[in-house]
Amino acid sequence: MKNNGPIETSCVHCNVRLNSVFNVLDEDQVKDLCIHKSCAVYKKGQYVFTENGLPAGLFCINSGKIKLTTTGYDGKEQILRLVKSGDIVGYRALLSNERYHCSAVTLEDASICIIDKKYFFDAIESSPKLMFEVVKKMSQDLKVAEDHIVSLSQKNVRERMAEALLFLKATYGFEEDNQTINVSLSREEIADYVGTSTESCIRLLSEFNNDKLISLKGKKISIVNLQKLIQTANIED
Amino acid sequence: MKNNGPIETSCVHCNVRLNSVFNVLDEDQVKDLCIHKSCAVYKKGQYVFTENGLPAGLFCINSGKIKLTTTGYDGKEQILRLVKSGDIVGYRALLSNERYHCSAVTLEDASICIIDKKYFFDAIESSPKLMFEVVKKMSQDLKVAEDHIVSLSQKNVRERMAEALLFLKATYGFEEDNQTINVSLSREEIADYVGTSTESCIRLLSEFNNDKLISLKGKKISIVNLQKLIQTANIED
DNA sequence: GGCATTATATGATATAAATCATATAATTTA
DNA sequence: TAAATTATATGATTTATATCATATAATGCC
Repeated sequence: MKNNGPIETSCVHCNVRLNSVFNVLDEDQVKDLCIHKSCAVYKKGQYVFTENGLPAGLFCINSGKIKLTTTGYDGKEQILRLVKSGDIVGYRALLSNERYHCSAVTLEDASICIIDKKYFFDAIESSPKLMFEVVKKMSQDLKVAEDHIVSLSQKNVRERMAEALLFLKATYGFEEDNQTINVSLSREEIADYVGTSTESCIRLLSEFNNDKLISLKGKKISIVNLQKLIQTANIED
Repeated sequence: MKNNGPIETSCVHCNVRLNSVFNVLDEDQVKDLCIHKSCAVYKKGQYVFTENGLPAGLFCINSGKIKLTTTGYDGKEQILRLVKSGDIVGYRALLSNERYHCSAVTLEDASICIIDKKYFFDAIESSPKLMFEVVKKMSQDLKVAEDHIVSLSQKNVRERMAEALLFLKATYGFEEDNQTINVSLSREEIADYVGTSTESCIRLLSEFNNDKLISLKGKKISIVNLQKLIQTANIED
């Protein structure tokens, strides 16, 4: 797939309130914000920003799904966070005035706003409410990261795999059938999140499939036996 | 060791500016802050706060070292962060209005200030500078956590062990001899940080000792060959 | 100061999971 | 649409590391 960069579009229709952190703004503030943002449409697989880059603003996902990845040792990719529509991305480097320590890549076609850096700083300085919303977001991400550390330290691959599926479900929810996880990741990407090899990931998904915990249809994973999957995610010995 | 709780003392002498985030305050602000804080002396091994507890304020480490731990699966302890004097603790739960997701335990005798919750919120609302300092702190912790995730996902225990020693050195520095890491952790605690078994931790430290990367004297670890330790911390195949 | 407890050390064994290998299925793209 | 590439699948083998076991050293305690 060729990535020629996002297609910029005008931004009149996209409702920034979609993005949870901006819920706290009033009508006028939203109007003002809209003047200082622009929208872009990304194709699946495009980079929103890249590791070591300098932040130019805050990204708000209007639609689509994003993975935040970093290049580990030996060039191996690590998925650090998974982001859904309504979320903001790139706030960490922006707030701490650092370069990005990870890249953001679209997992599907996406519509993303970028809010001008200077304007964003003005907005959070003048609106403590907004600031607290962003802080809460970072706090949440820190908690999730530290939970992941415990999991990686103490659980085996099978448990982490079950946990990852539950995490995907919690993040992206189900499709209309109420059991298919609403995201398409390659086995390699799942492995890059779980911290295992692609082969082990494939093998475990096959096993879960055979054990009727899940069912597989291409990249689509359905949770067939949630109770047993939860059990598998915990220590079972 | 019996833990009877901290000994409260008056606070006139402790300089809150020690704590990096408060460097941005001016003379009057510091004076005001001092009215709203109190100091306490903790013995080694005491809890500053505990998992699931509700934050009553912000803790500032005047002296001493702290570990933030969480109880993982099967009751196994996970060390999430290591904190030194000058740092603040307990800000995450406080800012996001949540219960603590980890406990804070002193690694040695410590003097710790607690800043009243309400006052702290007033302070960060009225001083964007202070707010940004706290945000930078959280941002840093998030980065460290995500680096740890990559390490846990992609490195083997030997590499992580070498990395952990370098991390301890980076956090607490050397003693006067310029090679002994200035912190005393049990082998089990190191294992709980690295994400390995106590036996593997002991074995690897022994190996590093035999290979003249480090030298051991009780709980004190000296880095003898920094260059080789750095090599060991990275992928070497 | 001696006894009990806990921490450190090291060997032996078992096992989870990586790696290597090969096959088939599914996508790209020419 | 065929060829090429990439993703998924699964078997065989190796290896890192946990676990179990036992010994010694260090520390806390009455």
